[in-house]
Amino acid sequence: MEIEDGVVCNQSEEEILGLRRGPWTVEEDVTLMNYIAKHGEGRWNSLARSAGLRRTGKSCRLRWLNYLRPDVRRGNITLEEQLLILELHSRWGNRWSKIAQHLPGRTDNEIKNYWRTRVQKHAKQLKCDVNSKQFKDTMRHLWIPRLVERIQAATTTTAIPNNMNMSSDQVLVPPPENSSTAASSDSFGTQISPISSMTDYYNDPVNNHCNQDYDLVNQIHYVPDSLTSPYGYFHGGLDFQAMEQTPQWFGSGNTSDNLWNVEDIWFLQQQLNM
DNA sequence: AAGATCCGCAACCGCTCCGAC
DNA sequence: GGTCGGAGCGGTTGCGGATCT
Repeated sequence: MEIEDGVVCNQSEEEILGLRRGPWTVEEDVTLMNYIAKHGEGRWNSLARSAGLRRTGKSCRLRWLNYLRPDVRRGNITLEEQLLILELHSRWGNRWSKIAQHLPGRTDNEIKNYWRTRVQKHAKQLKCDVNSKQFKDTMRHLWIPRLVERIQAATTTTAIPNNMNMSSDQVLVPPPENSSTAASSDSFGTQISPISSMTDYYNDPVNNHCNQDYDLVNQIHYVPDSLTSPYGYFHGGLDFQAMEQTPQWFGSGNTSDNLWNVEDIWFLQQQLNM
């Protein structure tokens, strides 16, 4: 409720202007996608008006960037992505858009949500602040190495069929025009996995790189999507059901939750109490 | 079976930055 | 230099589905 010049107003400015809020309808999505396909993106306020959408430019921009854009990835955050997020967050803090730039197809909103719902949950379990040195040390010395272990185990034991097809009910809004961006599955067996070098680095018992500032950001530029994550399979067309049966991608449940077990939490609490 | 609670995520909000005028 | 509008960012909210009691 807003008060203007002593007069109580129950309507927001947007409502007065006849602007809609809340969840987007299919019709609005289609309108926005068609308009952008014809005229391109940008100038969001005028775009919203020209397209006949009763939405703010901000709302259109957000809907496009976080949901409708053809290259938006949907689905669980992979182990590799979790690793990157942890590493990049330890470096840059809550610079979500900057972090998102290093995770192709992921939006800042998605990463932010992941951090808040998963990572902060673990901090809460450990009864420490997510920004505390204790929690950061915990991530660096236990969580990240554990992730690396799991990635390493996954890459050495699994082959994923490359004739996967995406079933329609697993994508909320099928990207209409990006089939041309599909990664070739031919590259799967022919490229060297940077993940293995990454895991070697972390697991190197001689040099103990866990304690050093490992330049993951620079390395990640050389990561072929089709090899290190399901990303390539998304773009090549995939079968989520098949992937769900492949534990290293989606795990047997929540991938991040699985990183912790009772012993870990007990151990950490002992450390934190020291 | 039904209500309560939890959780994930889409969407919104407020603020800052930046370029055009 | 000041103002304005567009764009982008990080924080927050609220809805809906899942899970628990």
